[in-house]
Amino acid sequence: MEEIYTSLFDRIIKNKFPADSWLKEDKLAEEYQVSRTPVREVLRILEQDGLVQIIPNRGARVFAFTADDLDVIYEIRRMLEVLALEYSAPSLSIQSLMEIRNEIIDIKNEQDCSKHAALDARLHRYLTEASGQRRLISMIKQLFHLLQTFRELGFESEDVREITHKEHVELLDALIIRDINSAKELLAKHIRNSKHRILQTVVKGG
Amino acid sequence: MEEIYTSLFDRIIKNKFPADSWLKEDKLAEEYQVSRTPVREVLRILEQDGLVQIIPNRGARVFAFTADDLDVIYEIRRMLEVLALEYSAPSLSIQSLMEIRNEIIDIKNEQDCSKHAALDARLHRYLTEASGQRRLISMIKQLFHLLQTFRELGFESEDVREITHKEHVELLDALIIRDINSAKELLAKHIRNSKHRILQTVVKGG
DNA sequence: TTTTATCGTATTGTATACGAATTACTTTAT
DNA sequence: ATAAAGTAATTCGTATACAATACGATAAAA
Repeated sequence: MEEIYTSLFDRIIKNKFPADSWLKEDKLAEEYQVSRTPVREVLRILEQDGLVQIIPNRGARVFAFTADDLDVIYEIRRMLEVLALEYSAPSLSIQSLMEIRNEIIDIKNEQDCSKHAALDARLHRYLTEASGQRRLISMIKQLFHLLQTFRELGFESEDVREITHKEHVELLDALIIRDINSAKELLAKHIRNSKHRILQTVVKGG
Repeated sequence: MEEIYTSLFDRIIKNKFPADSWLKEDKLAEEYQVSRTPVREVLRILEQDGLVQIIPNRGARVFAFTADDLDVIYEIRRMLEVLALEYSAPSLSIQSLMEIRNEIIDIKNEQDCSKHAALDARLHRYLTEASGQRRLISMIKQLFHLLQTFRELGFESEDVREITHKEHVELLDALIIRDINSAKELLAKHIRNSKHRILQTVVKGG
């Protein structure tokens, strides 16, 4: 089931289905060699991801990702992460921050872009989860999940890796000296810049 | 199925289940006189609402609403609605704004608090939906849905109705003269005030 | 020609049955 | 008495069958 979900998620995000096409439970069940039951469940989850729209007694229509959607989701992510930082700031440990900072400096010249993406994810996850706000955390996680493909795409560019590196270090430095207001602004700028970079990549690439 | 969802949603929101208790599919199916199939679907949706936590092969644990959750959700709602206003501001029609403004003034002394809640919902819905951003709209809708019970509770107080009325009119006036920055600030304040009023009510009420 | 009614087909919604996973209990050996 | 292992009971996950619903085609009436 997890496999079906991952597969369909990927196919929709990458626009492998014609826009507004219908996903038939029967057809998918046959394709994945399972019964309709797990397919139905996956479709319900995809609906919550905003990737399909389920119309009762009609079925699931794919709800393709537009550049506009990407823009909004990044804006939402920016706001929510800044909010999370507000909650988490008091409990961030200098030690953890320094640890991440060192690792970021260590991989500066690493070519494998998945390592960069992973470390980026780890930093954002730490800042978010330290807030201790379950509902905020799960919302941000979901946005992150939606953006994952695009984020990985971004890290393929050397320039992007370099700028991101600089922004991360600045952010961590502000946090380490407990300058929360600067940190919030730096985080907001970082995410907004990421959005612009991604949008450029996407427009260029497809 | 809709009925089962509404019922369970209500029961969880209103803390009718012991904290951390397990919802058994069998038991619920019997209780609602249906098979496990629709119950399962409802549980998955409730999970996305953040009202239960589904652990594979274990079941669904109720995930009670805390005051902390209420606080965070209101903060998120505030940010998202302000973001929506940013998008919608250019396309808000003076006519619609005036229409809502008149209705708000009309029901100023109405005692039926459901009328106030409905009009409040209509104003927020208009400002949100005019943004034209599907994903933003659906997220805000879901938050609104989660908060509905508490919002209705708030309108039972005459004082709350009066302050809300004042805040609504101020907000609409700013929008009508196209002072978007003031409007954004007024909207943010309005939602933040609502949060405080609700939290007081909830703490007072139990 | 346009509209309406009806039937057939395609597709989803629900019930039921069975298999798999997990938990709780009991037995047994140390 | 305690810990380990095995077994029974509970509960979820999936498959399958049937019922309900929506849509389109065809035919009849205006």
